[in-house]
Amino acid sequence: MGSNRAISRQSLPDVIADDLRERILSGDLAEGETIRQEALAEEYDVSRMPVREALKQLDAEGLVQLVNNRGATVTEHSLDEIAEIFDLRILLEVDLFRRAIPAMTSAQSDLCRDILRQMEASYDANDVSQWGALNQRFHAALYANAGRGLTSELLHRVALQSDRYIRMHLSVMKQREPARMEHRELLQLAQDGQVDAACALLADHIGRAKSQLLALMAERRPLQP
Amino acid sequence: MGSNRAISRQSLPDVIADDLRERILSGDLAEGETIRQEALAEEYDVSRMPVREALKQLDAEGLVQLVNNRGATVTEHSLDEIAEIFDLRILLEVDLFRRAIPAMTSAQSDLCRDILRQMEASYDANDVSQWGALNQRFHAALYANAGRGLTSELLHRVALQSDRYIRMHLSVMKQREPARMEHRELLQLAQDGQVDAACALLADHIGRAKSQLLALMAERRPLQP
DNA sequence: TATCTGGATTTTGTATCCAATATCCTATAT
DNA sequence: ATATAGGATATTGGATACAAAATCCAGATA
Repeated sequence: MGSNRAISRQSLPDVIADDLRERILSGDLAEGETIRQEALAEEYDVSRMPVREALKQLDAEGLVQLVNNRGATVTEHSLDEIAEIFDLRILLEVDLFRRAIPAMTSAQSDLCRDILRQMEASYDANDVSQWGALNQRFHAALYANAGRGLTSELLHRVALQSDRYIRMHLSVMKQREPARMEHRELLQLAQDGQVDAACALLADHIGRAKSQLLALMAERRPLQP
Repeated sequence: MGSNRAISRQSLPDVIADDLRERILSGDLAEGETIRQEALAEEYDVSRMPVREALKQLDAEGLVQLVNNRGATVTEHSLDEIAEIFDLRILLEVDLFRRAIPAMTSAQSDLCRDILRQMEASYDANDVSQWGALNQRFHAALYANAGRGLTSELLHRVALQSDRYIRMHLSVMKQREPARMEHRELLQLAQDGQVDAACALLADHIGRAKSQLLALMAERRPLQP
């Protein structure tokens, strides 16, 4: 794993969980797919034990479903549940945003702008996995000043799920120009302290992504699973 | 555990996690206390393995904190974080309530009323552990028709944390008459389809519990940990 | 032919063992 | 006397081995 100057490197289950998470979010492991502990253990060249702990972790995050003596499957959501995920994002993000705006510093908004630049670059390059991470960082930066650790953590989990479905369809969602404009506008409104307008735009912004995505998925799977 | 007619009984880690959860919520395991795997394994007369998985589970639920080679400690929250927990409850519960009210049936409200009766009984008997479970059931029943599984699950976790602190001080919170009235009133407003009034009352209701609790805790630990 | 039954195989769950890391205590040097 | 270094002890992390459960498949029976 190269130079490990870090005093305490992360544990094996964490490394495995991180990798599996990425594989699920990227679609490498498809919805509903069953996961065999033994196979993963062999693949990572470890025993089944750390794999089990990693799966338990992902189960708690809602990315896999762990059934008693039957192993793990990649979680799959109905269209209704996907809609719910986005509604949850609106609920949590608007609350965070509303609290963060009054405390916003110029250093903060500079950071946001910088991340935004990278996001657009990765977007243009169709680098989907990069985009996911940057998107998370953008939001984290936007809400950092809210001083709401628990809410942020909750949002992080919810956003993980939504990212998964966004990334599945990101290459098809070609109407990205309006989204780009909205990002900039969000930042500007926040910087100007226009709380209500900023929050309304944020809700619209997420709501739009939701309906776009749902429309795409509805035509892909016409019958609800 | 008595007759186990259920086709598949829950796994050992689940049983242990359930018991540990109850011990944490009841205060039997205090905030900040370190948990020794070996000791627990001996106590439950199992190997350390299922204990580890149980701890991982509770870590995901936010009840214990798992540090790399240093084991587990019971999570402790600052007063700010406890306030945040209640704010999250307001956010999530009001959203659920608003969606549930229009779909409410009379069978539903009968069930709520019944649970409420039991809650008051356990309250009068100072049976705190009973009260916790019943409180959860009351809320679950109240929001059942919202048809929002993911939101409910999220709320469940948040409510677990708030219950923990409520139960710690339930015996001291003697002003229970207004709370009792509010519960009844909530149900009535919901039954009458008065969405806005019901939601406003719910927010007030939770907000009141929050400030009562925070006042109690503030005098117990004057300096923020 | 369809369905049920009973073992063979696969897969998961738990225990035991060994290794790695952290904590604590003692001895030593300044 | 205090601070630091080194080792003894305790505790967690991971691998192997064994037990229990579920799945699969063949054969028997209706």
